[in-house]
Amino acid sequence: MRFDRLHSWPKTASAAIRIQERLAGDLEFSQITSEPELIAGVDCAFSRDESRTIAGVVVWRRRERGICETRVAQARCTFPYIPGLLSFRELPAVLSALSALRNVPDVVLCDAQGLAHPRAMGLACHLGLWLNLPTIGCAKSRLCGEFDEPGPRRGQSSPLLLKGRQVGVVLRTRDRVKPLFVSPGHRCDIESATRLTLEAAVRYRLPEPTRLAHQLVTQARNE
DNA sequence: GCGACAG
DNA sequence: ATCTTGTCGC
Repeated sequence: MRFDRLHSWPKTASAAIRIQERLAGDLEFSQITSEPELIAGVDCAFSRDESRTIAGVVVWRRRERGICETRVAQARCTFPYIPGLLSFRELPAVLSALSALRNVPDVVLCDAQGLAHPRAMGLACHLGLWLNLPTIGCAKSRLCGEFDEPGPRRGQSSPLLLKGRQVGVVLRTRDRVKPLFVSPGHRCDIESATRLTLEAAVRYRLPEPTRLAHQLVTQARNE
């Protein structure tokens, strides 16, 4: 799969923030009506010496609930981890892995935030704009926003609010298990993000695509 | 200034 | 993210 370069890579945190502020205006939020056939999941790990980012992509067939294609790629770390600027650290490797894909997914799930970000530009939003594909942020913990603990059962959720505006949901994907922080990336809305995440989280806390991508990069790291 | 802080 | 073993609960 191919896509054009969205912007040059920043060297400093302030330059990265300026890019986020400019990109935020290009986001589109709409309902995903058609049932996606292929759902991709991306995740990253780091080489033991922390010099390289290892990214993995798993394209998952929604109906068969099986793996369609997997890709792994690495890239040298050129940006440090700074809360709020995660995409500048991980996207180089993620984009490399995605560019090797033969099957173009209908939507991409990310192990990170989407709209639930201080400047409305979590990794899922950034990736969605770069690929011009629908993306969803499925983070394991909170970056920002306020919320009440959702009910204990799978499927129960509570709104995630930022400055009084709902930016996502805190969603329980398994009974009595720590909830996920779900928010739309690009070309998606809160309701669609919630529905697809729950649909892809068939047996574990994490949706299958990102869970499998995590296994993929963990294995790649140990060899 | 202090605390919070995706992966 | 990563460093790490056993252990409690469904």
